[in-house]
Amino acid sequence: MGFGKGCHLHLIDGSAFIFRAYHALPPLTRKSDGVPIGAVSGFCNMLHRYVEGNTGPDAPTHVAVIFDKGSHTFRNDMYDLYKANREAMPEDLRPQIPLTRRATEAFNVACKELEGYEADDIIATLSCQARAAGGRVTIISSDKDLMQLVGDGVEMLDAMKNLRIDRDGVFEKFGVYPDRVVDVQALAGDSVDNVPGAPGIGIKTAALLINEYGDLETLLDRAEEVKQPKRRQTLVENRAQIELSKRLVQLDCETPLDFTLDDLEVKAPEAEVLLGFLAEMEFRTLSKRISDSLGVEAPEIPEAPATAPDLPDAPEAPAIDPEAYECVADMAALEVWIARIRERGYVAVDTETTGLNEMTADLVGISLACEAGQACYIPLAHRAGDGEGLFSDDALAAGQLPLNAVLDALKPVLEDDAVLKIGQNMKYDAKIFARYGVQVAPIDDTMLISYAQHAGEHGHGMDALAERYLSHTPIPIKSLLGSGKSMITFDKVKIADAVKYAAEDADITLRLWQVMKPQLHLRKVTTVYETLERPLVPVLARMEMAGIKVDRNTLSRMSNAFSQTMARLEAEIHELAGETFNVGSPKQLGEILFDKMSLPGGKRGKTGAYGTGADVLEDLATEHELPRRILDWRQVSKLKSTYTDALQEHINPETGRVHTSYSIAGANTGRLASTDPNLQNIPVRTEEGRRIREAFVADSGKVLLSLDYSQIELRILAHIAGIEALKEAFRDGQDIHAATASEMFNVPMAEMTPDVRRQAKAINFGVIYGISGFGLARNLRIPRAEAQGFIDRYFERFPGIREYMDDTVAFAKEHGFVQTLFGRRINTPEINAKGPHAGFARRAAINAPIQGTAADVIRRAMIRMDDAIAHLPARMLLQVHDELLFEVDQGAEDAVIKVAREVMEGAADPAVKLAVPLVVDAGKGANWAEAH
DNA sequence: CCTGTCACG
DNA sequence: GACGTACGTGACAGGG
Repeated sequence: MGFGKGCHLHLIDGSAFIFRAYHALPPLTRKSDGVPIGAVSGFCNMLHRYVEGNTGPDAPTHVAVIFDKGSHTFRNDMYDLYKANREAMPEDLRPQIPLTRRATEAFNVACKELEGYEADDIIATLSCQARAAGGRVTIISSDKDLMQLVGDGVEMLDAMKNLRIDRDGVFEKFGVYPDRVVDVQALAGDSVDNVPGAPGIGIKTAALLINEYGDLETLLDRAEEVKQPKRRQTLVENRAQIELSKRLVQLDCETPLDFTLDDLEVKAPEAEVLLGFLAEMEFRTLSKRISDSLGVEAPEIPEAPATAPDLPDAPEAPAIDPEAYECVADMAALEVWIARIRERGYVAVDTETTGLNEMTADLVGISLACEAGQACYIPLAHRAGDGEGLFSDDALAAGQLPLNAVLDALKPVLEDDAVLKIGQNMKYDAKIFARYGVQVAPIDDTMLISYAQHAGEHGHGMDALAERYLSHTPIPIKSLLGSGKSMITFDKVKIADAVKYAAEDADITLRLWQVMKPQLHLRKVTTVYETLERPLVPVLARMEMAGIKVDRNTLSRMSNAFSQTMARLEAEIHELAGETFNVGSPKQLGEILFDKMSLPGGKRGKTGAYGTGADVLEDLATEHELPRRILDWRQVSKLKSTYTDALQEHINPETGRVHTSYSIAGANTGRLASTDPNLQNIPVRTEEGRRIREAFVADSGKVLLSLDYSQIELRILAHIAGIEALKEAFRDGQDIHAATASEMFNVPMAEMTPDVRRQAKAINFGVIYGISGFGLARNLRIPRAEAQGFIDRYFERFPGIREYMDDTVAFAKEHGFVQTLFGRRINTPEINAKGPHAGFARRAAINAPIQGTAADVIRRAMIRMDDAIAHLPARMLLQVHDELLFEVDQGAEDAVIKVAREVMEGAADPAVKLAVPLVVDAGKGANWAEAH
């Protein structure tokens, strides 16, 4: 039947259905394999209830479920911040999206989407077409953005409240009829979609204005006539922004569709298809209900043995047996594995390579597992050997599939949204695959699953996890590669040995996932894992692969200069000491200073050696010339060995750039750690050290941007501990250390001296670290009693601090962990210990929520940043705890700063409403020294 | 492999 | 009552 007069079209907002289903249900997983399935279940129930209810005169003749597709739409081209403050889709929802499409098809309902358009636009276009053809339309959604479509036979239905919305319903909501809804929305804006609107004008005022002037254009043209000065001003000043807002909320009725209304005719579901799908999802109740109403036999859904139990007990799994693993050596066997994976919907993956550096290591083999005890290894690049340890340079060992053929076959699975790829430290494998043209997604990571639950309790490496959660000791890599000088690379391992080791890794990863993933929700860290851990993997992978350009000549010139300085200082030191010795040896130095020269203050540490740290030498510098020379020598030596020399070794010969690696699960507080090389401790505090940063340069035609949070930890402390005076100072944009000093010492801000401010600054930091009189005294080099006096006064003036400290420690003692504002859990197993450990654990517990919350904030910013700057010629290169470094095309600096700053300053929203503003400072330059 | 030292936030 | 203490990291050199 063609669509025309007398026809009734139902348009269902698919995304709304999915999100409602997702949030309405607990995180259910499919019994047989643990795949997340809650949203699909809810979706099917809602769809079923909808179909059942379609009887009588209002029943539709045509129906479609409309989905969003892709996160980038034409609205982002108009306004790059459109929907920028949206929370990222929960990672356990993502793999369910394709399943909801299949569910719709299983119900024999048309399922439509269009790349680059929102569902709302498709709904608008279809509504217009249906209206033009003389038919009726019901839009099943409660989204107010769709209300502009109501009227002339188009109505909305809020399925949840079973409430029909017609022209009068729209008037109730917006104070205007549907044809003026966009005008009101343009003025009022929308915080959910990040439509700016006119500041200070809400729906009420907007409707008032529109009704008075007729429409938005007239209002804006005659804005000068508006009586209220505030409103007049905001209308005049924000005209462009209001007009942009209107374009953003205006739905597109001309969406290019590749189907017609006739294609949407209502069809009865085919029992076999629908029940088959429900059986596959293991929805027993719904399957029974539907087969009853269709009058057919319900299919038997076998009660699968739970391999992914919801209980913390280890699953019944076969013993780990490396002899049982399969070596995949022909394409037919590979195809069998691919079919298995597709059937399962998930697979544990592990790569073997020639080294630990993902940027230079070559792929040697891939292992897979999708059921405990069943794993395979696909050798790809093992070298032919003579059996005596000699290897051919180019000949491959027999019995291996061609690498390209294997990657071509695996790529569709590894990139399939509906197949979850599980790994241990997936960032490593994802980067390796990326270098071979495969973008692995979506992923789960057992290392991060462990980290979210057990940070502070134990390590998260595979060996430690296997030991603890599977009571199994994996084959040590050393047994294959050896160690030290005679160590070999994995491509020289015999294939038979490699199969056992590599397949075991995949098997163990899969088993760990089965045991640990369901425990995330028991420890209430599912959201932490889904929003702060898992989505960070692709972000960091991209940053690491981008790397940063480092100028070798600059470094090498500095190295030479440092060599000369060191030689000169060394000669002076030997002269002053009266003998030659190894200046770099603290042991020899201690003996010279305290035994031979009998300088005061020699204290032996627990190993019996004298301490010669910078603080000790600093105190001695008044006594003798030698300690100052040593300090100078050490500074130069450090800069040379750790930076100007070592950094050159890290320049990748192919890219000319330095590629660090971030460990996500390294620091207990949620901070990242940078290794190989560590780019989070490049000197900045001294003038000489800062010059190292001149070697970190922008590529030609580009500029480096540095954006850093100002005082983020103190701001978070002010919020968490609820310190009114601090909060106020931050809200007023005051110099926080000066403000603290003023409050503590009763000095007016105008009369503040640098020294008083410096002391207040030390106390502020001390508080964050779990202050002690001793520590503060040492830091400020003042008597301990005086330091304690400062602390007492601080607590007196800011009483919330003491309360926060006591509450935090009490919480830790009771629960064994502390938490950040975003729910990150940092375990404190030592908190109830006796002895010297106790103090450390206490201070760490006080510091962790503050440092950890700051770490969460910047993680959130980084995760959102990729999308936010996707349309700008910019990429994120480095993170240094409170700083993000970007490389951007010349000319785009200001645009990127604007967007990136907005993302960073708003990173806590909407999950946490901070009582203090987050402020981001920005700089730019040809190198890192200039940008910072 | 451990310890001391020092670079960063 | 004494003891030892600022929080979180990683890299390098020396020395067993």
